[in-house]
Amino acid sequence: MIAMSTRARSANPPSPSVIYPRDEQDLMARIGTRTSFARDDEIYGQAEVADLIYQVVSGAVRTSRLMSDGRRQVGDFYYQGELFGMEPGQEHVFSAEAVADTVVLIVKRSVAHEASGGMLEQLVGGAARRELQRAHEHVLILGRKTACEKVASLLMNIADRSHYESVELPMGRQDMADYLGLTIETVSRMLTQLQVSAVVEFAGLRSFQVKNRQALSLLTQ
Amino acid sequence: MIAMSTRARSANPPSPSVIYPRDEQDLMARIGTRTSFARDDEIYGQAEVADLIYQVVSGAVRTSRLMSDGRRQVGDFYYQGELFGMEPGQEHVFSAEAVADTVVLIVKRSVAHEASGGMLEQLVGGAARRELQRAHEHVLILGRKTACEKVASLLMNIADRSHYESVELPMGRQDMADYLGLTIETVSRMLTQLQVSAVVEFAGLRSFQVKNRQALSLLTQ
DNA sequence: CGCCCCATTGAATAAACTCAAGTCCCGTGG
DNA sequence: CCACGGGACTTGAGTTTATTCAATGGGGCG
Repeated sequence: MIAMSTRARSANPPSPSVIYPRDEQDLMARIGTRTSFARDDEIYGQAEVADLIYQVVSGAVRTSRLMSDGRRQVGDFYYQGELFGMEPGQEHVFSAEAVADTVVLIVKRSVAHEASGGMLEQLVGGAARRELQRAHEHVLILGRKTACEKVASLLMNIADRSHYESVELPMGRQDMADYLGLTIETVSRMLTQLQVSAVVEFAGLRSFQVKNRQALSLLTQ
Repeated sequence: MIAMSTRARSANPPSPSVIYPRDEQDLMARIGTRTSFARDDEIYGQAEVADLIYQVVSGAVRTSRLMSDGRRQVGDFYYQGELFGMEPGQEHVFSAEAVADTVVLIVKRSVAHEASGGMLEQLVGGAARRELQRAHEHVLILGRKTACEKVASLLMNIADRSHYESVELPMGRQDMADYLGLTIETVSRMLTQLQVSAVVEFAGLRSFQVKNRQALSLLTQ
């Protein structure tokens, strides 16, 4: 289950402390346990007790939910520096897996409560609020956007987090499809369409550049 | 904007304190301001500052979000006893309107903080967690369910809250459609289909009975 | 270099949407 | 109490969008 990490990668990108408050970084790094997961490893499972808090150090994570007949819905993607695993109930409704080789900091909620003097509670609270905001955005994407707008929204979202011209897509097409409520083929067609219309340009399957930001923004509605 | 309430209605159903902790009821009732809204009245608007907490006394409320071209997504419905209006950001992303004639208790967050001695924070925290849970459920409904399953899920959800055989549908077909990411015609067709297959039975447009709970449950996946 | 997996492309199908007409519920007024 | 009118809902036919199924293409790792 637990695999070797590609920790070397974390040397290149700018320090995540640029985006997230220093405290958050420090606290999790100080009291958290570093663990590595290989591509598609499960980090936690559906119906597991939700007592741990996680932070992505490198790589990316998806949460997902499986229906009895195999249909899958991806809840969200988590990137470098982001907290995940805080679910409202006692048990996880979603499972979490590593999208790519990933390193994660893990903190036991009950333990951390004392060790952090309540500071962790604040971090978790903030992350939970962001969580709700993103879920609401996701609802809009799923409920009222066309396939093209859905794909554009996801690309825009990822591009907005990137500090580089060239944007890395950590997830494969199936993950994108399951996040957007589409099939893999439709995602592929829309990506082609966006590239043909010179909105984005792909250099390989998992790396693209935004060529026309305004057009992309319009497509996200 | 502010209309007379149908307060008489509140004589019939069992006291909401059956479902919600007495404290919650008491606190909101003690420090809240009672306000009535007519059908389709706006309770708060998109981009308004989110400093107020609301509780439904009678009637029902929907939160919704409008896209620039008029497409609408309903975020959720709130029924008797439920809290709403707690959004993560400073400003509301959704607006809230009365689905039917509705009475609401309103509490100013900043004021309530002192008046309740922190108790309100707990209530809001709990409600926010439920909020996230429901948003996650909504994501699954929107992303991976068929039209029939979507409608079945909504009916089941509403039926589960009801204490009676006969279930009241507070919202119209358009609201259901905008919640489920469907058109009004598709909702109508699915309702007909569910009725023809003897899963539910409608007595008028806004009232139904579950005739085959197991079948309905299966359809919700 | 070659193989395998993932992604793309194409054609046919199915699901949900659009547009249009008809029906029913319900409140209003006679 | 019943007739009436209007808005909400239902139904139908044709269209669009996204899916399904199948075949082809290409990138990256051994």
